[in-house]
Amino acid sequence: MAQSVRGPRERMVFSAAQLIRRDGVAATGMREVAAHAGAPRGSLQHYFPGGKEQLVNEAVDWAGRYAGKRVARFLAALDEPTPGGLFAEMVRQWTDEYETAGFAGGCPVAAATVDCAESAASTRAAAAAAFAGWTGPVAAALTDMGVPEERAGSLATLMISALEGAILMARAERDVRALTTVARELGPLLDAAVSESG
Amino acid sequence: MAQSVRGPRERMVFSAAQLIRRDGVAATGMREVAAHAGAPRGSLQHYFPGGKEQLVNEAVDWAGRYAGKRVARFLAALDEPTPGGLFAEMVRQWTDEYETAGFAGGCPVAAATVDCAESAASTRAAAAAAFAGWTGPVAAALTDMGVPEERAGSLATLMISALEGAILMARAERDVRALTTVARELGPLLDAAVSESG
DNA sequence: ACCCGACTATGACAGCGGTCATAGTAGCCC
DNA sequence: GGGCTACTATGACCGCTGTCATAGTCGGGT
Repeated sequence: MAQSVRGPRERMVFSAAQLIRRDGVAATGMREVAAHAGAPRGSLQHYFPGGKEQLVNEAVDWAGRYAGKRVARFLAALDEPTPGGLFAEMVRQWTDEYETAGFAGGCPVAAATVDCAESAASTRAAAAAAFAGWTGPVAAALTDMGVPEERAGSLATLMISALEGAILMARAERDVRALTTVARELGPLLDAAVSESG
Repeated sequence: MAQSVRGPRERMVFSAAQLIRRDGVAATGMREVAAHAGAPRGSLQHYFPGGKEQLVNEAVDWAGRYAGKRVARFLAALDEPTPGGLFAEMVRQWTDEYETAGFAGGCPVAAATVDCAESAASTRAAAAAAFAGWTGPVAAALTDMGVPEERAGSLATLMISALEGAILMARAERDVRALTTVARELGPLLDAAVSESG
């Protein structure tokens, strides 16, 4: 995922994202984040004077940028890029994790949305930005593959919605079934959006 | 939603579901649930000797059954039932709520999954059961419409995944865009599953 | 030597969480 | 009335949370 030893600040943001992924925002303590990052507790108020909300926002931010960057990697892994292939790759990242590391973690952006959408306006905005920073590259990739621009954005939203929902179901069921199902059913529809225009 | 004045026990379960929907599981206090239900605090340990976990599980359970029952109502509202029409109706329940009541609440099952999947085994199981009790009726409705049985389950999973994900995005963005997009893009695919077999 | 900024180290505080303990009330059956 | 069950009413406890306050260390500049 991330490099081994960045600065303590970055490590704390990363640790926050990891813990939020697992337990949700409310159940993740500041002290716990510091401990997990191997960072001194005193650094919390130094690097994050805005308190927990700032830390959470940066973690969500980080996650959104990470997801956006991953899209480029997925594209590179496909020798014949197709929308369905990209989606399959996005799903595979999760099935791989769940099969090798267990179902401990979900999507940190989803967790932030569930826990903070109504209680912390800035975190809600950070989650929206994270979704946007993820949908954007996906939509751009689709247009590159020949999907008409006006549909690319819609399909990107559909892909991420289906993926997020399937992550939820998979985690509840402790089974990747929902993920593989969604990839299988959505693939043809996505690929059809290319040939329609070609 | 629910009748006006059921027993205090049921009211507490219902209130728990409402509060979990809004703030997540961890941020929802027992005292808060009792107050919201207009129930005495002492009744908590009387009706829910299993503590918060039991209360949360019953709330999730209730939500799952509620969602399952809604499917029948949606079908009744359609004079010509089609998969796409059913999905549009499922989505419309959320767009209606968000447009009239604001984006305060999400899906309680999603919230329970995010907050408890790793920390409370019984709640995770309750969430899985809730998803199953929701997917089942949807799949059954699809087969009734002429969708081949082996695809009905898959498509039901896809529908609920996409809906859950779109709920997340809509709440983060405070915009029903994701919901309407998903309904529009998925409708044709769902309807095609009928004509293929007919 | 002096200072200053960046960072670390603790300790305390006030609040809230779920839960336990204990006592009280209301109704009903015998 | 006695006794039983269902339910209600409080108060206390302990652990944990985020945050603040204060003091400390360390490294460079000059």
